[in-house]
Amino acid sequence: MDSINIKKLAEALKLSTSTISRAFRDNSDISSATKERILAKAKELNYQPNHYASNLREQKSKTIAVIVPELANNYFSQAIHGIERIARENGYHILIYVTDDDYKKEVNFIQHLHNGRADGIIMSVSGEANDHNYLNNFGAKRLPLVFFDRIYEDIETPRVITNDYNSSYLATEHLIEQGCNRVAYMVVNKSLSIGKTRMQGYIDALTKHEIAFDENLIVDCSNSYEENSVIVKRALLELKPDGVFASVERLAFATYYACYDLGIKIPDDVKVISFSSLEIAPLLNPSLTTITQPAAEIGEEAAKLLFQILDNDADKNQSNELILESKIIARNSTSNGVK
Amino acid sequence: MDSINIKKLAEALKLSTSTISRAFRDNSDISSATKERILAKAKELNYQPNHYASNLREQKSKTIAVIVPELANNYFSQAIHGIERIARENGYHILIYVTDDDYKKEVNFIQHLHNGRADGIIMSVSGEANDHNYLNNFGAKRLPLVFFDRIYEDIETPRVITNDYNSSYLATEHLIEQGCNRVAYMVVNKSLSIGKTRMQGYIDALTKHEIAFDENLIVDCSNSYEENSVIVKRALLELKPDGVFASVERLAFATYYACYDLGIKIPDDVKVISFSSLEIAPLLNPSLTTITQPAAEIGEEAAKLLFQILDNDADKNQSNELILESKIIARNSTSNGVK
DNA sequence: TTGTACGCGTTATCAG
DNA sequence: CTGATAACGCGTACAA
Repeated sequence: MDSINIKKLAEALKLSTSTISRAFRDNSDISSATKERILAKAKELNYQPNHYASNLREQKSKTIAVIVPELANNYFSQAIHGIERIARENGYHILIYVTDDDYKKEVNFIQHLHNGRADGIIMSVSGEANDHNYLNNFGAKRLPLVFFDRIYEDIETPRVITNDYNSSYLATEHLIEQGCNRVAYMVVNKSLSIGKTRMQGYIDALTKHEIAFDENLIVDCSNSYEENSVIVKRALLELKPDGVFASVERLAFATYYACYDLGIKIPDDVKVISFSSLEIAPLLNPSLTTITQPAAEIGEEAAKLLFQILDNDADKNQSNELILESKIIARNSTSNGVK
Repeated sequence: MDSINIKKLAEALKLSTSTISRAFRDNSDISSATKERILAKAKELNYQPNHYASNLREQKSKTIAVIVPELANNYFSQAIHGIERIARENGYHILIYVTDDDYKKEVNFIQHLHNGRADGIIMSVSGEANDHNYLNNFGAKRLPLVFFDRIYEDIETPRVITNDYNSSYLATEHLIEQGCNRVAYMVVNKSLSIGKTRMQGYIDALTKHEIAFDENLIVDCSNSYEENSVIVKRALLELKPDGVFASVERLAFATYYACYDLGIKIPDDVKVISFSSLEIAPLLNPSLTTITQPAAEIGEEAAKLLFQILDNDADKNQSNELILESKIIARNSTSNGVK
């Protein structure tokens, strides 16, 4: 092998490996003369301390894992970007895992991360509501974990979420104020924390405004583009809603496509509001009224929370919760003014 | 420490560590009885072979690094998703690095990856056209590297790109056929491979159609949202183009926003075409004509190429090039029919 | 089929 | 300030 290691560098410099090592770490004392000599030679020979050896030695990887349900989604890519920024500042690397909303993958990822590969995990959980008690089976060995956005309520661990209930309430109220009284709620998994919380806000807003809650108006969608197309079209035709509240961005798009196809006019025939972090919502036809989550900030806060735990691993299992505010931005898709 | 390792597991089972080790690897012989016994106990005690120790031993990390200029961008998130899928199939993990188009970060990432952390790199290079010869300074130690989309032409390494020249040519021709003869070309860095290639297609199409190339119509944009807003508005007002060819998605959005603000009508006053992987291009106002790159596929192919090299590291430095086809999808932003 | 012993490349400890 | 040495957890010759 022609690869360079600490021993060869030591030989080349007629020094011991310990001295070399010291040159690369800040704590131990070393004369600045030798240190410079070492670093210079190291650069010349392209030496870097082997990461795996260091990690083995120090029992930490300086790596965190990020698990998300999907990637090609503005929300998650912005969140990851936020995480990445904070991680980089802290000298950490990040591993990415995509579950495609598959619970089995999630379990698999988590389990295989408990082998030293990562020091901590930031996760937005998959959309399948299975038994997630598996997270409790690691005992004391469980890695520090921070949830963001989509969480399991019964797992005690720090989390960063948005004020979903309140936003949903306001979003529904917004539709009502714009004259809707048959508001359909589009959801992917209404039993999952996020779908559930958001639905409650919807229901309570209806009640407050004395509109009877009609269970038929809860439209259960899937993660498949094709299936949603069918589901949404049928819902629009059969339920004849005058408002649509999409609990995730994708369902707003499905609604737009369906309306185009069916000749239903937004906002005249049906008004649409959606949770969405889409930066180009103003460019849609019509521009989309959104409940915008501070995606990047959520990622950053989740990362900060994780690093807090990593820094003083005393309070590993404390369940602090950070709630960030989403903002409703009214645009044409819910306007009832003159066009 | 209460953490479990191979030694403790061995003790618990009254076996030697080597036997345990064998149970987790396929090659060595071991009686299936003991193997099962070991795996069962391992599961019970939550034992997994320590990743760093294994890697140190085997000198490979089963990890690849993906370096991209940005994350909150449909193209890159789709590409990464493609890479992720292939990596997972091959049992590899992926590390993500975002350069924010900062050349210094890129160099830094690459250098620090050469310490065993990753077995290979997939990169779309940053937008700054600096000296990238640094990639040649690793000598034999250089990690297998695959470029995708944005490449350095003078670095010999496998790459996956799209037929940019041809697509640009056709895109420009499309605008001309729709009646444009003052087509502005919006570009972020015209000296970077991708901006350059795309510009050449633009120029050649003009020439072919006997339209004089006017250098003023090349609009040099930046990566900043605010700056672009100013630049694009000024360009629209001063140059009065009847067509805009955006070399990246972001500039098409900037053009849309600018047109809204200035009361310029798309496509009546100016037609717009753009390189873009935006899945909701049909939902824009007006729907955007795109040159759509097969982003996920590009990612997949890049990953496959890398794994080919990793599997038989003989031909590390061969420079095979894979060219995938982009597709022009005409929509309303370039239509000249009756609205 | 199973066990022993060594080394992968580092770093912390201790001695000088 | 520098050097020798042991240990991190694992996998593989080699021996039994």
